[in-house]
Amino acid sequence: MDVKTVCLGMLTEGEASGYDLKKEFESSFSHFFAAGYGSIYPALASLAEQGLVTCECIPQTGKPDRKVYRITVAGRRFLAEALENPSPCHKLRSEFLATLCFAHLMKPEDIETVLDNRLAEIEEYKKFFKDLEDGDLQCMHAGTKFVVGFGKAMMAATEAFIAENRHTLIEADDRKSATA
Amino acid sequence: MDVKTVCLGMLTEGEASGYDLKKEFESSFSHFFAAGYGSIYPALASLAEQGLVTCECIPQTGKPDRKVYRITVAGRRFLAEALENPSPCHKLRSEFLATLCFAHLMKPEDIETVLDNRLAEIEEYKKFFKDLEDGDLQCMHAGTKFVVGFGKAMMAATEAFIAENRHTLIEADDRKSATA
DNA sequence: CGCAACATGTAAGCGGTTACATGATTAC
DNA sequence: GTAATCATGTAACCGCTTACATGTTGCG
Repeated sequence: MDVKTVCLGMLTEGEASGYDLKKEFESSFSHFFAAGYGSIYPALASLAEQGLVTCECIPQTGKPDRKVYRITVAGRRFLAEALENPSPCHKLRSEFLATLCFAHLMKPEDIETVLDNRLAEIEEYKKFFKDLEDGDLQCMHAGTKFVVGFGKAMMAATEAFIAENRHTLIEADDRKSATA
Repeated sequence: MDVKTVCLGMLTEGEASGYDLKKEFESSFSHFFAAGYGSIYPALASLAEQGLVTCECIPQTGKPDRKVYRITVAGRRFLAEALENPSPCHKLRSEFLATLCFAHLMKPEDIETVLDNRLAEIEEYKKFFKDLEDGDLQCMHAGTKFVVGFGKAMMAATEAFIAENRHTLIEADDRKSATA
């Protein structure tokens, strides 16, 4: 499941341009699947070449032609097969956690900053999820609702964990040497 | 914070070979930072070239020389600076969630399989965290404990969320057409 | 007046994954 | 006997990120 396949999936909701898909990546997908123009545009070109989508060029004045993509029957078939993967991966890459592994080498105020910045990011996500749900809850698919709910649950769990455990990083005996 | 920096951090715990570090990546780091030999060996070579670690070759019979790396003073300085990043990133890449976004295009039994496989992976992580804690809780740094606790909290939250919400994916009205 | 939104794309580069190459020892 | 553990490394590849290139319209 790469950027190409996700684009294909998004196109099952209706026609869209690369620009439109980027916005989709920035909204409901932002917390678990990032993609920039540099991935999206080549992905769409490649999908078109494989016949999985069609492309209609709509001339515009002043702007580059708007290219509207639509999924084809072959595209739906391809997507269905991709969705049959029984164990799609779920991978975290966290420099945040890696940093905290070495908290005993950090200044206490730096630890606090790292923690507070993470909490601030979570706060933004929470707002953002709220907006999503306020917006078009009823027109969201069950899958999208599930995924947004999942994001909310993770953010809540993270917040709670940090609140309950941040003191262990600051008060730790192992800051200079084992005092045990 | 790339593989190189994490290796450097691991070496603050004492000397180690690339092989040793790989085991470390597979244990306490496995749930948030993956690295294979193809990343680790070049990383160590590069660190040595920069003078951030020293390398001692220990000849062995039958096996390639064991190369033992130790962090240098310059290495500690470099690491300290890297740890000053106030907003280390925390990025999820989930084909699991991407797949479920398109649950309405999947067969119910395939949805169940995807969910059950994820739960099985979580079960493994939980066992694995338990082993970690049983093993050497008292010799673990506060940071490592925090990070393992974080992993446990995420796994628990994920399990609970799936248990409470899986039915919404199967029973959804939007499977064929909106029945609303 | 300036910034944000609209709109597409390329090219270089980077970091990481995967596969390959080698081979002894030890435990089941 | 055969699988796992020990032990290191290279090379090709792949996907994604970042920076660059271009230009209008409309809002505050």
